[in-house]
Amino acid sequence: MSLSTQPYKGARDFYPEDKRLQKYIFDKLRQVVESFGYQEYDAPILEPLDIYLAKTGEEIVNEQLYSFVDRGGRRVAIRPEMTPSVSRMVAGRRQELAYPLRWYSIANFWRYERPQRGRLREHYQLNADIFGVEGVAADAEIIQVADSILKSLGAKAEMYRININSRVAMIQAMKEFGLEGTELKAVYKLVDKMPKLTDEDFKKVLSENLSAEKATKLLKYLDNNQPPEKVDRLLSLLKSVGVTSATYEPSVVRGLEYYTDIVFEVFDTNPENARALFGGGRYDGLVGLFGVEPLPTVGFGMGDVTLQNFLEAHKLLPKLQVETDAIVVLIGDLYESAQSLLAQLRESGLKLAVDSSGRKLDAQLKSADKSGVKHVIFIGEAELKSKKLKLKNLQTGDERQLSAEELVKALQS
RNA sequence: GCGAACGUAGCUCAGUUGGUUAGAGCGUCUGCUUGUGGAGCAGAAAGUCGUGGGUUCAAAUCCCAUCGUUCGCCCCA
Repeated sequence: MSLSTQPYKGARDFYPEDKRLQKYIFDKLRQVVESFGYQEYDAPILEPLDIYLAKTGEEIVNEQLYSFVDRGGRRVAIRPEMTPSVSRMVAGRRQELAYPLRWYSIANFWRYERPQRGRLREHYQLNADIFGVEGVAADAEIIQVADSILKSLGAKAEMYRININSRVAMIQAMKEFGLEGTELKAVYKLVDKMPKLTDEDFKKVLSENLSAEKATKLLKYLDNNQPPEKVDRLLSLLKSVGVTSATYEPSVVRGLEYYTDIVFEVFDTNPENARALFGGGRYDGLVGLFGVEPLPTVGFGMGDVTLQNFLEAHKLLPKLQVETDAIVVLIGDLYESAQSLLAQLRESGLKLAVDSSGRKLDAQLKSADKSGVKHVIFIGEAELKSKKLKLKNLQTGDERQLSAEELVKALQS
């Protein structure tokens, strides 16, 4: 019985070509987020189970958490998201940190899911958060950052839509309709589902759960395109910084319980990938759970799986070159005598792999070609003597005799 | 957790109403001689037909279970 070569269900292997793509994407994320002054942090992949019990969605905790009891009897969970961890960290230094605090991380998370398109058991996520700003300017910045990321990856404004809502405004409206407590929670879920249902189906579901009077009022509220005041201010702020994809959408509520006011969700407008890409919002109550003075916070999380689906759907993924500059092909038994020359070239910044197989020249060339590396450097007796190396471009077939300095220049340009 | 489709060489797939030693293309490897790859020619390796049961004289083909993949639902990223 042989072992399987497949990775664990819902998890991915990153072969070099996959890792290259991931690196490309993560580098873009870092670049944008750092240009707004966010600082990178990280946290352990394991957390005490408790930090998820209070505010993470019920379903996530009960059915999707990877958890176990450690040898010391502690209940431990593999993190399903970053927000509780970062809240814990900020709370731990609540008094000493400088606000507004801008932090980000790119980390992996686990949820026990049934894998399908856009959703796996392990995914990577960018988290960016602002701590300590109550006003809507922080909400606007978070959305602006998300928008800038998409644009830096080549997306155009019409490729996605940013739907924004205010939970506070919504709850207030609901209360006016006489909706409270469990009924309110139920309505949340229904509203969240609205975009997936036809108007008729939605009305039907609504009437099953609410009195006719309440249902009518709710429908009217959801139909209203007039954003509440806070959303209105947010939208005009966004407009002023060039974010044109944002709109008011009263059906956006998001599943996580810790969101307290503004929530947003980014949708792909491509009909082939019509889905929520990622989202975020304000969660003013979470830091305070750790026994310190509460801290207003907004942030968002952007998952790599949905992001990559989005980029694929819009043909925004670049073809990436292998990192290695050249493969050195040795002609004859020169492995030792070539080393000092190779060391010199590497010191000048070249990324060089040596074919140390001792195979015939054509076999070495074939492998070099297959590896995807663009150049080959031939080193034989003649080259070592004359100190002129032969550089070959495998794509064009061009060959040039160059000194070490010229070679470095040629490969670095 | 629920529902559906699929699972044959490394990859993409073919395999007739169950019937001899299971096929193709691409890829891989070897050679076409000794300092030049991508093309060509010649040849080779490679599959207990996802796994385990069952039905049958006979199973890749039918049935059941299980694992995996994919797509929905739930939920969410």
